[in-house]
Amino acid sequence: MLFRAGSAARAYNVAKNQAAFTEANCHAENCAGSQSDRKGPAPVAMDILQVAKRAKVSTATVSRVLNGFPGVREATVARVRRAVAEMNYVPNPNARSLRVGRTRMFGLIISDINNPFFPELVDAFEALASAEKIEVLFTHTNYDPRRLHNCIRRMIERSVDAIAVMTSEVDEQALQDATKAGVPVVLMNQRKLAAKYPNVPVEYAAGFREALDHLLALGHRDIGFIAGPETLNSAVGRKEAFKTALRSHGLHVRTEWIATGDMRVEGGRTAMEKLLACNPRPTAVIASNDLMAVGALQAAHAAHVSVPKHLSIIGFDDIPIAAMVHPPLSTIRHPRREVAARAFACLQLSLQGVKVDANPPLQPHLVIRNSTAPPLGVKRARSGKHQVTS
Amino acid sequence: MLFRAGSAARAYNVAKNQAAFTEANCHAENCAGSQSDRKGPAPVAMDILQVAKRAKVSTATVSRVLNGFPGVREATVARVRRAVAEMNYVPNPNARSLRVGRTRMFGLIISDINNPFFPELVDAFEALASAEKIEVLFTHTNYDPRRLHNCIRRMIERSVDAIAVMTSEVDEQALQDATKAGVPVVLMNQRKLAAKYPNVPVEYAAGFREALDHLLALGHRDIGFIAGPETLNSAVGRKEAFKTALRSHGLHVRTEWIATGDMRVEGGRTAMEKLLACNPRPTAVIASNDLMAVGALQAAHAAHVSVPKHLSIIGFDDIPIAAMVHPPLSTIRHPRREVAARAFACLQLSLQGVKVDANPPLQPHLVIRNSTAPPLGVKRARSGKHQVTS
DNA sequence: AGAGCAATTGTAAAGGATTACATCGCTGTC
DNA sequence: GACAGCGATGTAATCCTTTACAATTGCTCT
Repeated sequence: MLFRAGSAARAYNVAKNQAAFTEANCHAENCAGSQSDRKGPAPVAMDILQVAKRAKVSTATVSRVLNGFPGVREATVARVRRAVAEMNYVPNPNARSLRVGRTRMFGLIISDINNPFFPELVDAFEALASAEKIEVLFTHTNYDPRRLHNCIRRMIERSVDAIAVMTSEVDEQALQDATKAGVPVVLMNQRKLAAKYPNVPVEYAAGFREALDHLLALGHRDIGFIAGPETLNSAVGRKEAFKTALRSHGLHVRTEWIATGDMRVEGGRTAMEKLLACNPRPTAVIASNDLMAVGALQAAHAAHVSVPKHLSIIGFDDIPIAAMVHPPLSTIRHPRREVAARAFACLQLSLQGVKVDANPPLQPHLVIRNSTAPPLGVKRARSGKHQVTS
Repeated sequence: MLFRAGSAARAYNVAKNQAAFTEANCHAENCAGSQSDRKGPAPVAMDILQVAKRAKVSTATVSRVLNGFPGVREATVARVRRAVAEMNYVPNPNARSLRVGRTRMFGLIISDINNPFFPELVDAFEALASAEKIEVLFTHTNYDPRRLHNCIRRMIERSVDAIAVMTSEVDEQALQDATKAGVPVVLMNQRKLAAKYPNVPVEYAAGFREALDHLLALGHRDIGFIAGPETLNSAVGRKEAFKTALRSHGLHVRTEWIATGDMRVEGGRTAMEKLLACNPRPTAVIASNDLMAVGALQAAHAAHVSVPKHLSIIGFDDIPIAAMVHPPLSTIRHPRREVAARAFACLQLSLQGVKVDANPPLQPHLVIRNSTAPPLGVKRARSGKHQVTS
């Protein structure tokens, strides 16, 4: 037998990959032997043709039955069904996709799976897909908008039917690849691109309004904020929403009570240290995400400021951790399950040639736990002018 | 034009799906029109044939270049490469998989993506796959071993090349489907099935040994344990490992100091309440996972038992939350990134016809944070006989 | 009974890549 | 100068479904 170019290349790959595996205690077997083992003794491939033969019909009829086309006689359907069951035949998805041009796979791109914000979103998306017998291919950009390019390209190469880009930052360039390939896309909360691409908006302001209602009802007037970096547009959006809510409640914005963190625990801690150093101090602080709220909690604790007795803290997102820290964190819940559902629905519509232009925004809601309480004593609103503007 | 059966069926599906979408503000367009829009004005499909023509070679040569087969003249390679780039051609993965029989997709099945234990594992697995240009299809069983069946079947239907079953509970029946279909599988820490299937074991005992070393060094002798339910074999394994470690350090097992929880925060809290009610109390408690350790922390706090001053607590897993609670939790880190890497490597080997029988077990290690300290005062070992057995 | 028509079923052509095998030029040797 | 041998490339079969179109069947109606 000739040693052919093809086999040579394959052999090379095998060797390379084996070398990569160093730790396990393993041994190579006769490669050809074990391969034929895996294929089994099956002399005939398990075709639609085999099924057809068994049911004594043509492949076309089998296909029709399997795809639920009307116009096949009852009795024939039954015969085919039985043959399929007996041989437990599953159609080859590649052949099918090749012919039909659809894969029944959706891409899901998130920023970072280690960010506790995302699992619920992924979970919700996957549940919906699963119900529709759609498979989910997923990756993350690790917050790098440039990596989005790669992610999208990979998905297009796999010819997914549609892509949900659920990252906080989006590089428009990357989206064009998808458009060029004719793959529908949906974004999460990207107002700037909403005109060009379907988008699922979240109205941060609604959440902050509820949070402020709650704090004001408790008697707070001096409210600080822990913002995220200006480079993240979700963070900017949240800060603006906070300010707007503040004003619409007739309080004015004190810039010294706005500290900035990195959206992580560490950043929340240092931001809170700054706020604690203010004189006068705010009596309540809202953080633009829960991780920073947790950091804030730690800083307060370190400074022997008791939460919620001396200071109220509200987070944003309602990640699982929020309920686990001490005290359990009151927080504005980001409706990410609903976001996932909307995104999924959008994609399905896009695939049907329906154009989705204006999604009504989803509303975050306050979840009250134990990190909020009335301010100490009878605290006069020292600074807030308290004029009711709106 | 005849109204054919096929189109009728499709129309039905479209209608059904549209009805499912209720909330978004959307309007249907001329369906046929928008579909042809999506396909674009492209009169010729973007084949390998087009590339071949452009490069003035045959499709075979293009394929050879693309797959890095040796024996193509330098100049030809360049010409093909250029043509590919100019037309930015990407091969159709379905056609390729159809022909080759491999999809370069791995399945990854976990218990629950909302469980903070898993994201890192998924992340690690995905990173490795991505580096090998393998795509990951993933789903979760939601702790229901019966759902594993469905998960595996779905993956087989998608003809993934291999499946990593990273759930704590495994239904052997389900695995047989994979075996029957010739799809390699790898399990996580399933000793019982290790003989039949490749398995990545984790040696819990090593972690507990380190934890006990640490506690003993601090002066603790009275050590309690929060176990998981007997129905979970990972929980049973951890309890056994704890007992073994205790004995090998010459301490004896006091059953009243072993409480059982549900592996969640709530269960940890109630378990700890029981331990706190003991007289005498243990001076240190190890929980079989971090979530229960967090619950334990809460219970201690509620009972005004200060951690680590009055009580030391050690968790297991090292989920992100462990570092965020107060005090930051000392915990035994489950090497899940390494597990993912091992699993991935195993699958690749299996695909190459290499049989992996005995994977050396991975070792968890103690991560010391702030939930452990010496016991209060000069605490005599009231109960532990302290005979050095081993 | 036979025409006409609808309901079923069959035949065979895509769909896009990989690859066994054939072919074509060369070079080097006898 | 013929031919073996080798390197580079081309031809065409193949992977498995779906589906347009053709063919057949079965029924109704006159």
